[in-house]
This record gives sequence, C-alpha cells and structure tokens, in this order.
Amino acid sequence: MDRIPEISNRKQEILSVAQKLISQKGYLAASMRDLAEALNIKPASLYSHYRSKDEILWEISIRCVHVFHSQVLPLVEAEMDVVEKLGLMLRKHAEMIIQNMDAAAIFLREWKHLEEPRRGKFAEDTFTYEQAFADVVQQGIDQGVFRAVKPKFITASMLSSINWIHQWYRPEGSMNMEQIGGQLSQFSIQSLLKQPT
Amino acid sequence: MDRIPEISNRKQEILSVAQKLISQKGYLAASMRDLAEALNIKPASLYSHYRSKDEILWEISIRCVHVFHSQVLPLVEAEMDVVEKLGLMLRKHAEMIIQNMDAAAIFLREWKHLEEPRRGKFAEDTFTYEQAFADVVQQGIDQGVFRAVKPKFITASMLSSINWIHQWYRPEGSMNMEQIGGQLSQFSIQSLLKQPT
DNA sequence: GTCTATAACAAGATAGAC
DNA sequence: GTCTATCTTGTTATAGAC
Repeated sequence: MDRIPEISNRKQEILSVAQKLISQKGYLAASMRDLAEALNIKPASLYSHYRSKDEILWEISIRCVHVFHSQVLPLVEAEMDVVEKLGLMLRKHAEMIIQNMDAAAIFLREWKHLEEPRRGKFAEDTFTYEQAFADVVQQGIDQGVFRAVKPKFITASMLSSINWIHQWYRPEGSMNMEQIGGQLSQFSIQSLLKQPT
Repeated sequence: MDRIPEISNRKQEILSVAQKLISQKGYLAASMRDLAEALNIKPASLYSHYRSKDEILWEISIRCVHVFHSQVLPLVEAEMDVVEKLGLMLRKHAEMIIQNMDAAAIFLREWKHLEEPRRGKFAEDTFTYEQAFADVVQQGIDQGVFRAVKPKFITASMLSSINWIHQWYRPEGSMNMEQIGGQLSQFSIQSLLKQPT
C-alpha cells in the first residue's frame, strides 16, 4: 500500500467533495462540472490541483484503501483465539463500511473505473486485504476448529455477504451497526466451525 | 413480472448483441455507436427498432428477470424437505449465474441504470425474487429446523455471497459449476441450521 | 489559484431521402 | 429498414489573462 503524502487543505477539500459525489452518482456519471459546481469554482480551476479525473479517483482510492487496511490488517497479528479474531475482523470490516459509506463505495465499487496501470495497482491492495482474512481462516483450519474449506474461496464469499451492506444500509434502518456486524460475522463463523455452538 | 411479447428476429438480434455489450462494458460505457457497429449498421438505424437506449435496456432487463424467475420460483411450491428445497434454490440460483453470465450482469447490476418508472418496476421484480427465498427460510424457522433469524435480512445476505460469483467466475477456473453452487449453498444452509450435520 | 474562452470529441437522438 | 447528415448536449481538458 502506498504511503499517502501530505497535501494542501484545498486539495483535501476537493478530494472530500469528489469522494461524496462519486460515491453517490458513480464515477462515470459524476462529471468534473458537477465537482466544480459543488466546490463553487469553474471546471477549469480543478486542473490547477489535479491533472485529470483519473488522478482524482486515484487519490481518493488510495485513501479509502488506507482506511480499511489500517483498521483491519493489524488484527491479523493479534494474539487471540482464532475464532474470536476472525469474528472481530469481520465485524470491524462491517463497521468500517457502515461508518464510512462513501469510502466503502470507492473501496468496493468505483475503483474499477481507474485506468491502467492504477487499476492493477489497486487490485493488488484488494488482494492483500482479502488474503489477510484468508490467512486467519487457514490458521483456524490448521488448528482444527474450522472445517476443511478453500480459504480464499470461502473468504471472498464471506466478505461478499458483508460488502453487500453498502448497497442497502441507511442510518434510519431498524438494525444498528453492532447488530448488523454481529449477525453477519456470526453467520459466517457459524458455517465455518467444525463444532457449532 | 411482465409477459414478454414476441418480437422480430431483427429486434431479438439487437437485444442479444446489446446484452453482451452492456454486460461487458457496462451500460454507461456501451454506446449506441458501439452497438450499431457490432451489428454492422449505422447508429440511426437502431431507432427504427427501439425508441431509446433506455428502452433497449428495459427489454433486456425483463428478459433477464424472466430467466431467473422461471427457473427458481416454481421450486417454492415443490413438496420437499425445506432444507433440501432451500439448498436446491440456492444451487439453482448459482447455476443460473454461471450458465448465463451476461444475463446475470443485467439482472444483478446494470438494471440500476434504468430510468424511472422502469427502474422502480424492475426493483419490484427483484423484491419478489428475494421474497421467494425468504418465504422458504421462514418455513424452515416455523418447522424448527432453522435458527430464529430475520428471514429477509439473512436471505439477502445469502444471495449476496452467491451473486458475487459473477464478479470472478471464469469457465477455465479450477472449480466447476456443481462444486461452486454446492459449496456456497451448503455454506449458507450450514449457518442457518439449528442442528448442524 | 481562479477566471473566460474554447478546443476536441463523444453521447443520444431526429429528419428526411431511398 | 437502412442510410447520410445533422442537432443538441455534455464530456475532459487546455491556453492564456488576471
């Protein structure tokens, strides 16, 4: 994952507004004109800060990757029961989505509009992230507490069922963050366990 | 679900080519010019067959809905063990995705680019489809074989983990259709069962 | 750093000849 | 039913004044 260099407040503000816009309308439908208007400047002024629309998406993308990686990946090395650890990681992942809906939209969906070679670079980060979960699943299999599954396959499946949150979650809904994260992670763990509880 | 009226071979051919194009490039990126070129005609000629790009997406969408509904919904009424029934429906859903990747892309993703009121109409069909699965989950809860979960919530979660197939599946992969459908449906059923096997 | 002006192009769609 | 030609609009991006 790339280090994220410091940038001016103005550039930060542009990225912040752009992130919201892209997550709401989708990258292709969110135009530079839309972005300029939301910032109360003319479209041409944007190019004093960023070379292209793709560069803006890229700057946003690496920040969204960082949000998820920094919160979840450190847990892999934690010394704790493997079942608890995987549950914690899955809950954390779910909570990150709920608490950062705009970032989640980029992290899970809009990054696919990046042009090469940036798209490929991002895909590597996604791979790293999923691999972290798969590693813990593998630990559980090795310890004999998880069934003998294909870690990568089952991991992606678990994450998909959680990622789907960002397609429907609204703060005013009947379930709160803890309930959603708890249920979905429990649902996944349950299907992995050799000796169900 | 709408009945699908018979149309000319030419219109069928246009829809077929458009479906492939839209599933590959995405609706917004697939232009009428692209479509015309793939059909070896001029863009203007398309408008002798369909009034707009939205109408083409709509005609494709209702056909893709029909593919899934016709194969899966009849199973709801089948007289069989509820665990077997849900497993069969989930496997069937997975197999439909694998066997109809282009249709799945429309059914799961591209329909969101429909303009109102067609988009709303499609959303109703999606609701009906998911409700069918939720009804079977509810049957299982009533019979005491499934844990007490929120049927709609858990159903959408299960389907999401299966729908994710269409984001990664390639025919040349190491798992065949039966293995994928079997594993994913078993994974879901396992987490629902009160008495795991 | 923001502006005006505009280039260069691609999009969906229509008019009317054949 | 397909064509040529064109309209209208929207897109990313640049040049150069201030």
